Amino acid sequence: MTKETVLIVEDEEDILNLLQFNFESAGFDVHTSGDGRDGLALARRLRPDIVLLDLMLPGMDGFDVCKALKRDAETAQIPVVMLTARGEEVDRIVGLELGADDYVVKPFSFRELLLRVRAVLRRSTGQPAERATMERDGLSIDLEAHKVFIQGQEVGLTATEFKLLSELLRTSPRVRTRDQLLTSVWGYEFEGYARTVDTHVRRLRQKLGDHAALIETVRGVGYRFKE
Amino acid sequence: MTKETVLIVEDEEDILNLLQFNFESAGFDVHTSGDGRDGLALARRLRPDIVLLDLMLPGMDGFDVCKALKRDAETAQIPVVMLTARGEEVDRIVGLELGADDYVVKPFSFRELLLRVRAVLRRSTGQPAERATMERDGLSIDLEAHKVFIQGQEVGLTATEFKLLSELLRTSPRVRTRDQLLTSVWGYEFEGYARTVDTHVRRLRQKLGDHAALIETVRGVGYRFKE
DNA sequence: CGGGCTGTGACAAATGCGTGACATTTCTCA
DNA sequence: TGAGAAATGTCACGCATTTGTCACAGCCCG
Repeated sequence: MTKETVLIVEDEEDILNLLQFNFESAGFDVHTSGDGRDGLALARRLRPDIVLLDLMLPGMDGFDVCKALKRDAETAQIPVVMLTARGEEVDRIVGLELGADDYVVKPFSFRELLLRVRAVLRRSTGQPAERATMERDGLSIDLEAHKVFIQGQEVGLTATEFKLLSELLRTSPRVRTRDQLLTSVWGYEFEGYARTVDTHVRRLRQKLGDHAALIETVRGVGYRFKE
Repeated sequence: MTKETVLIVEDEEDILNLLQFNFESAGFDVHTSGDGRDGLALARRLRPDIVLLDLMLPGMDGFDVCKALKRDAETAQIPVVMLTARGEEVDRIVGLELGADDYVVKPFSFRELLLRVRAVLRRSTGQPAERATMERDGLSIDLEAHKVFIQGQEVGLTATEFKLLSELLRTSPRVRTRDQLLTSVWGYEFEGYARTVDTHVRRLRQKLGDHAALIETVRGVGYRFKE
């Protein structure tokens, strides 16, 4: 999965820096501009996945930048989130007239902005709408419902067991070392005993019953899900 | 297929022009009015396929226009989509008091409006009497009337409980994390305690009585509505 | 046969969830 | 408008489950 690109057009340096830092932390590829005209040019050249646009800008205000983006068929589908200063009349302007996809009123929490940006991106990229499930040898796992079935019979797994199984199944039939599993299932921060994995594999096998052998031990290396 | 007719009643010229332009681009036959009383008369004469109605209007406000349309058997079946300012009266607008078929909160993107209009048209041309309802295991929920029934017996839910239940039902049988529920039920701005969700789930379960088990707890993950 | 690995049982600590209680906000109706 | 009721969001507590660790047993392979 490749990073998503966000273009931030905002003239207040403090805010710009803050946004840049936070979006980078959140895993975005960030480009910035402090000027309307420049921002518009940048948007046309970069074709970012989303544009954050301040309303008050030198050069050309956010209002016009947005209209310009939406008028041009090449950039019309790039979602725009407006950063506005005032609450009231802005309600009217943003969105409809401008064609912006969402807006946030200053002062806003970064958390809220991020949630909105993600929602807009999810909408614009269109959902796969496909139910994420995996199946092998009578064992099926429904990632969205968080359920596991053996021969159609539901098996109750704990959260950790579920993640471990999904991970092994996802990467099947590659071998995963204990350390790799610790990182992908438990997270980077986890600093524990590597053999904790063994315990969970054991519990998983117990619950899998007849199908316990689906999780294979690779001596001296780690575990893998049977091909 | 002949063009569908839309009547837009809105007093702000900028917005009206924009809507007119966009709906025409989208292939509609557009009529407009900037006044409530006039709009009502136009609706009676034209019998459009759908009416977009601003809430605040000179002459006669959108509330009354809508009520008048719905009271008259001749026009009662014409679907109405309300354009509202940000507010909480929304619950009353749809279904119950006004009989509007949907609403959009300003500011909205044209894209969103168009989606809703199309959805409403699809509904109204298919089964005029059809309502947006969902049903499972003796629990049925009427989204338009904002009512929930268990074995035909109405259950009184609060606004939050209703939204929570709809959300879980809508996404059933996917698991929703507390955070996801917070954003979809409480909104982006909500920055509270994630376990507030628990409390509402509890209250919901209480009211669901025998059917409490329909809302399943997925330990370590969140909640889901039973499949 | 022996040294490293892995499986196993037991257990204490940590975690997650349901619950009751309560303060605050919002709604309702006189 | 104001009093009372309802709804909402937070919190602390207690219980059951889950989780991580360890010691030891058993096994595989050289």
